Amino acid sequence: MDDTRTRILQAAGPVFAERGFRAATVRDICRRAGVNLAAVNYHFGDKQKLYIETVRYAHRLRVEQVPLPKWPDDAAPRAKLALFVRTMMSRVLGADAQPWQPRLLMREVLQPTEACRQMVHDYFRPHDEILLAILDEMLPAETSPTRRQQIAFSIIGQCLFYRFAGNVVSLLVDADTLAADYAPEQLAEHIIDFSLAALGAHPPLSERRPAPDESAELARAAAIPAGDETDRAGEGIEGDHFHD
Amino acid sequence: MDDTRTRILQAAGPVFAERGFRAATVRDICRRAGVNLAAVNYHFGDKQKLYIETVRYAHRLRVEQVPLPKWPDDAAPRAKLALFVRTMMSRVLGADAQPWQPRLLMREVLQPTEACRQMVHDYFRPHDEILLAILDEMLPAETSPTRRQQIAFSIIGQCLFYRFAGNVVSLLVDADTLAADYAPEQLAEHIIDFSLAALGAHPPLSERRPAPDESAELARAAAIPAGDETDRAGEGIEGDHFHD
DNA sequence: GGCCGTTTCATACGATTGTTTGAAACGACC
DNA sequence: GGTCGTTTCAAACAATCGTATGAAACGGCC
Repeated sequence: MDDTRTRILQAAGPVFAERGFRAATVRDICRRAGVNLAAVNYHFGDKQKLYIETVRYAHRLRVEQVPLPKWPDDAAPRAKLALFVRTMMSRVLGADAQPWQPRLLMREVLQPTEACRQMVHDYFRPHDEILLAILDEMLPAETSPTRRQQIAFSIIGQCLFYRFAGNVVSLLVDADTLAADYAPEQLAEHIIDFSLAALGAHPPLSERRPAPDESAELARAAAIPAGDETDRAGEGIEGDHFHD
Repeated sequence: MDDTRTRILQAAGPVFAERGFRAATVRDICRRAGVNLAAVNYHFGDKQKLYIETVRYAHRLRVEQVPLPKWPDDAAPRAKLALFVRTMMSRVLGADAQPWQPRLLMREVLQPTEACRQMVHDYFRPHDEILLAILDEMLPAETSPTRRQQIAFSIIGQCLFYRFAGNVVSLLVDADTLAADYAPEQLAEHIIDFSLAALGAHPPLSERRPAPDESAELARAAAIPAGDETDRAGEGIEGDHFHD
């Protein structure tokens, strides 16, 4: 519905994501939303509360758009891990998202405000524990909790890299390669392969022969339900994701 | 003669790093530097030129303080990779640095400024190529350039994660563990271990017996000279910033 | 129509911002 | 001591910000 409140939220998202809290102005937000200047204070109290609500709004949209798929409990751990990484990459870089949504959330990760603590509690911690549970199935019982957690961070870090440093990536990789080989799904497959190799579930990268591509096989075996494993190789990253 | 000029630069670093360009105020910078308000405009022209100079200053200090160590050409690739990762972690999180330096540079990575893309080119590309050269020695000849580059990004991504998402890490990990197991050097050893396992130079993590810690042995063999095992494990969230 | 709670509007206020200004202080040289 | 270019200083400027205010418009309900 084009309620004034949601119109403001939708207009505030890109502004906060692009300029940050301080540099964003309520005048700009209200102008884009087509509402009066005083509407922000009327509906949200003040600018800070609007910001918090906007972060929540972005987060809610993001999780709704790319839910973590349910997998059978007896699925192979490597398949669960693959699904986890694909979902994460889709959330972080996915082409189906308005680019301001992950941008705003990343801004929160980099400089947490009160809105972030709740996100950590409601969102990051449960997902972290899902990942840790998957790793539990793949690691020896002697593996210390710290080590498990750092392995989880190694996997998550690979994913977030392309969001955080995406601008640098697009400067280091030539445009053609970027368009051909850096679609979110392709990056996900690489991260899955790299991580499973570290875990011993894939052969190490130093022993690969060019022929068999296990990750592709795995992708077919446990693809995300909706047809998103389509051939979008040519689409790449252009436009929103790696540019300001 | 440049006394006030460098005093301003040193004061501007933390302010820009903490609050970002827009939210930082020249009044705050001048107050911390103990100079008159008009000094910024006199010595730098305007706020934006001061920011650019501050980024350059931070980058110069950072590279001087933690140079990439020279290794013998015939060193084992795994040892070179370990040195590379340790240097990177030291630059990114190192205790010997003023924390504002990497923070400011990370801010640039996230949102490159017009005049600072050159820094990205002069700084990141050479280091990326050093890493690629190391990987060349460890990977089969058939490995495609794209694959090599993405492997490099997987390694770099693990390092940068703790800088970008450090605040969330400190919310996910309890304080005691953070202090005990998350020093930059320890994180570096984990990343080295994880990456070498993926590359096949270490046994996979799923086959570890608790006893022998190869990475520690490797650390002793080629450690970074200065022993900086100081106490800054993880800076928490210092209050809710609603600056930028 | 008359009433009332809710929402929108134009406008104004106080605070803070980057930048400017003109005078004062300084230092070297004659 | 006097002069000149350089640097510092307190004060002010114009612009912009978040927020507050009181009136106008709206929409049910009697």
